[in-house]
Order: sequence, then C-alpha cells, then structure tokens
Amino acid sequence: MSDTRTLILDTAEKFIRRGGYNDCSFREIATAVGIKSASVHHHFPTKQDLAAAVALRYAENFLATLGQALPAGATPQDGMARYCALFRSAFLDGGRACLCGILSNEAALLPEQVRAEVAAFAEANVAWLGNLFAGEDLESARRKARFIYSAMQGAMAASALNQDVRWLDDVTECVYRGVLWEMTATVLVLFP
Amino acid sequence: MSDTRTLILDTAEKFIRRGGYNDCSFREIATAVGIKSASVHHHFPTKQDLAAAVALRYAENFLATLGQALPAGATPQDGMARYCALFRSAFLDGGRACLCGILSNEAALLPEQVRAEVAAFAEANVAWLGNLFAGEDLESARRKARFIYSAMQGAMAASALNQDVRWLDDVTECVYRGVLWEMTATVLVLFP
DNA sequence: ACCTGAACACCGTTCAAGT
DNA sequence: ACCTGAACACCGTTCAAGT
Repeated sequence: MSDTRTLILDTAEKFIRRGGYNDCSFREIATAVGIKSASVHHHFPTKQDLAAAVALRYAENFLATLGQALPAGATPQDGMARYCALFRSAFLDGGRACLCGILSNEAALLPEQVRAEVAAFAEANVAWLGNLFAGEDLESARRKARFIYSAMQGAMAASALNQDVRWLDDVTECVYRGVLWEMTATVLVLFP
Repeated sequence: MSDTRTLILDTAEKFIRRGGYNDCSFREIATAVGIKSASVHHHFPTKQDLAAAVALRYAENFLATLGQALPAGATPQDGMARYCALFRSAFLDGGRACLCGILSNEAALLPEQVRAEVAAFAEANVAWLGNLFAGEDLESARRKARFIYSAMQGAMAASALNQDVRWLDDVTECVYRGVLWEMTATVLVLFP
C-alpha cells in the first residue's frame, strides 16, 4: 500500500547506497517506479530535496532501531553490542556501506541541505554513544564516541570495498577489547 | 616543466578530492588544462584509466612520505605519530578527505580497475601499521592495523563533512591512549 | 604523437500543456 | 494534484579528420 512518494524514496535510497549521490538519477528512478522523470520532480523539486529526504528517513529509521535509551538493566557493553550489530546487519543487507557514511565522503560535492542531514546523523550517533560513557567527563566521552563512530564508518567503507565483513568484525573486536576494557572501571559505578 | 599528462593527473586529483569520481569531468579537466575533452582521452582512453592512474600516483606518494620503514631507533609510538600526522596534513591541505577514502565509499560504483587500486592502498596501509605490532601474533596485529586505518578514514570523512579537524584530533588521541597503551608491553621487546 | 569538431546516448532541470 | 513531452546545457565516449 505504498504511494508513489514512498516508492521514489525507496528507489533513491537503493541507488545512493549502490553508488553515491551521482549514481542516483531521476530518469532511472522514474523507470523503476513506472513514471516519467519529470513526474519525480513533482514530488521532489530538486535532487537535493530528494537526497535530503532519503538521508532524513534513513537517519530516523537507524536511530529508531538503535532505540532512544537502553533498557534499565543494560550495561554499556550491551549498548555497544547493539550498536555494532546494527552496522553489521546494515552491511550484510546488500554488502553496502552506510548511506550517511557514503554521503559523508562526498561532503564537498553535496548541496548544503543534504550535508546538514548527514552531519545531524553523525551528531546523533555520537550523542547516543556518548551516553555509554556517561560516568566520564564530557570531553572524554565525546572523544571516545567520535572515535567509535569513525572506526565503524571507516570499517563499513573497507568492508564494502573488499566485499568482506571481516573488516567490520576486526574493528568491532578492537572496540570491545580496547575501548570497553578502559570502560569497565566506570561501568560498575553506573550499573551497580 | 610539467607535461600535459601530469597536468591532467593534477587536475583530476583535485576534482576527485573535491567531490568524488563523478565530480571529475573530462570537459572540466580539459578547460583547466587548456585543451579539448577529446584530447584528454588521448592520454587516458577512459575515465577508469584516468582515475586508476590518479589513485596509483596518490598511493605511491602517500606511502613514500610514510617511508618504507622507520629509522633504527624509532619506537612504534614514533611510527604512529608519523602516520597520524600524515593524515592530519592531508586534511589540512584543502579540508578534504583522503582520495582513497573518498573512492572507498564509492566502491559499488567504481570500475574494477579503480577499485583494485584503492584496495591496494588500504592493504599497504594495513601492512605498514601491522609492522608496528610486530611483537604480537599476526592475527592480532592485522586486526589492530585495520582498526586504526578504519578509524583514521572515518575521521577524515567526518572532519571533511564538518570542516573541523577536531574529529581527526579526537580520534588520534584515542588511538594514542587506547591502542598504544596496550602496545607498550611489546615495545620494550622490539626496541630495547 | 597530439589535438580537434561533431555526433551519440546519457544527466538534472524547466515549463507549457494535458487530465 | 499528478503526470507528460520537449527543450536546455551538461556528461563520457567514439571517430574520422587534421598537424
């Protein structure tokens, strides 16, 4: 029961994850949806309107799956496990990198509207991760959150490039061994 | 005393770092160099030939700057410092991400020839980083090398997206605190 | 060897015109 | 409101033709 607008967003998301902003063409979308390219412009006046809408919807779904907060009894390790698992399943869904990770690397090319949506996605990720280090000072928590987000996005790109999920798995294991190791001291304070 | 071929490579590298594979057009290169687009094809028959040549030259320069091996008295920390500094200066040169990082995220779109060059760059980085952990078992060394490479590439993308070198600096500091901390035990064995 | 103009099928965007 | 055909200036690529 999906309307034309939703079909366009679905198709555009698929094409952007396939090959970035420029690999997503109005004419190809139109053919896939079964209308003409001029009709796509009726729903999304310009390409940046379309791409920004795709990025926003992707970010909302991603953060919804992540969950607003962790359940009461959860440890930071539980949170990290959920976070890494989400990236892993995103990669296994087509062997493609994160939509916002792909767009990040095209930053200089993107219209401001799209760039802003992608930056908001990154900030939301860092905020969520930062909560896992809530026992530490803000500076340190933010730094670690940026570290983990960067590593996961870099690993997604490398896994996509080599079509090999082991890049992602290697990075995940290092996050567990390294960062979480340091974390255990605070964990007991936060979750007694 | 640069010939036309070199001028084309310089211009193409600038355009790819500006906005990725598709933001680099034969017509715009031709205008910048002062010839016609059909003439560019004489030097590089197809766009994938051009992009692969750009990626190869970039990788060679990057690895040359990194140096084949560290000087005799150097510690792994010295090596890591050199590695992080190289990425930092690459970002500060125009506020752009790593050329191969940009292309990684376009993996699905890229012609095989270009994809292979980018994958070779990633492998060379991992090999170089792996030597810093030569005291550990191969599995562990490779995993950490992939971790650091992923984190740096992800940080480059985030810094480029936000036009803020602090992403890169935060990640660098975490690499120092986390990974190198674990490393110190082996360091003394390797560099007595 | 190196360059060129002209052609081809693509692209985003616009717009007047249809229902 | 939703769609369409035609036009515009772009794109990579090809090719016969020039020096």
